[in-house]
Amino acid sequence: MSTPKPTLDLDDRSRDRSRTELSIIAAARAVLVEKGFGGWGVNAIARAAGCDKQLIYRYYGGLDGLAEALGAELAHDIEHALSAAPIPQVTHYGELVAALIDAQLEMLRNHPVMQRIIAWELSEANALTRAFAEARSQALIGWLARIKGGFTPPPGVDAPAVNAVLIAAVQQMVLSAASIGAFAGMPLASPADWDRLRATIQSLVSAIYAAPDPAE
Amino acid sequence: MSTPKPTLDLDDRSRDRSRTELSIIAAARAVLVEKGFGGWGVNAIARAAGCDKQLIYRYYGGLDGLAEALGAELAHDIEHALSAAPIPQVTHYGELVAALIDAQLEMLRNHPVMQRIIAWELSEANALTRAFAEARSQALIGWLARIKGGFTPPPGVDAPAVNAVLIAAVQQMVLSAASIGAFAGMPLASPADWDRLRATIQSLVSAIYAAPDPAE
DNA sequence: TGGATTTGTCACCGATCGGTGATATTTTTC
DNA sequence: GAAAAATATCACCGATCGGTGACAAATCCA
Repeated sequence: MSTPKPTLDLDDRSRDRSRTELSIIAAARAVLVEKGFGGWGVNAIARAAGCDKQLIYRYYGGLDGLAEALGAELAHDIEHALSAAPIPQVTHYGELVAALIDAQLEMLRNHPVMQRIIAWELSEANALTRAFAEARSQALIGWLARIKGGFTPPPGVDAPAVNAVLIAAVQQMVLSAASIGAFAGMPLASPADWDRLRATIQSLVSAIYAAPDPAE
Repeated sequence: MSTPKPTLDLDDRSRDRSRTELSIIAAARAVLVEKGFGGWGVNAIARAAGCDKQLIYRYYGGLDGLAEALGAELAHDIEHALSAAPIPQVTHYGELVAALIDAQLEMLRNHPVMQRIIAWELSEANALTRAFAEARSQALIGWLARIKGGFTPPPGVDAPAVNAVLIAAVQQMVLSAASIGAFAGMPLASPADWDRLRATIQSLVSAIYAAPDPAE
């Protein structure tokens, strides 16, 4: 009768909401990296966080709210990673663009969560991916606004379009490297492979932003 | 007792295996386009094909076999679409590359199934995506081998890497256009947007493949 | 005609999913 | 101390998933 209910309180750690929230966010990142966005759900995240999925609903209002919180963190990640990148002394617009694209390449290569999110954005458009896209776009815009060193692109060149094309190439290359390890017969695994890609982008930037005819 | 079982044979069409196989393949394409690869499963495909999912297992051996069959069809699609593209008279290597990249852009823009499959490849690597990637790679290689018009790239340029970068940019742009409608602030919706992208790629190709110094 | 084969349908299984209400346990507040 | 609030866990729901065995019906073949 007086059975004291053998509730095993061995693992009973202190109850700390902020601690749990941190573990949930960390689990959200881990699940996204390891299982991809197809496996990004309340069950898997709660399992990885070691707590009940109910807490995800209580603290974040469900997957959408969790995505929003994660998106805010990622925006911070981007700013941190990009601001830590060394922007060398540049003497003209082309060198600035080359440095920026290089920073993007390195940031994306070292950020598997971002890779997963970009792949997610390319696959489906819903409330979650829109939240991510918004955070990512804002971080990029803020970073770009903070950079511009007073250089102007040479006339006759659609610089925004050129830069977008080069960034797109970088993005696609990093994503292909992560999933396939190559792109269009170009291997993307060893450091030498990445050096080759960097050199190629560098040569494209130099070619397009070089003064087409110095005597003109 | 002699109830003749009111089995409603109103919709009872003729039984034709090849017809059913065609409808299954068509449903596989439709489901992939409309629901994305996350919803690409036996239940959804059978529902779209108007038959029982058991037939998918019987005729194709499951999702893997169906993916293989679809991959073979897609390889044929690629060859057909690319061979139908007009390759204009070119006088040097750069023009050839520009024409090839343009053909790739148009092919991918008009092929939503291919867009979904590329996004799939970028998201996860499994038996299905590997079958698709194999078929796609083979079709591309065969097409490229059938093109080469005797031109050689100018020395000092890593042509395979440059071409890979440009193709990667095209691929990323088309995928972003399909899901977001823009990339890095560059809209990708109206025909004028696509003309702008084409012109940008054209200028990049011209800049990188132009003889750097004709007097040298 | 009648049996064998092919073609198609149905019912069911276990697993997992997102989501929710009820309840237990700890911490705070008075 | 006891009441109140916050934190965490559990059990359960309906829906969907991939997959399979049993069965109905049409077609083929002798």
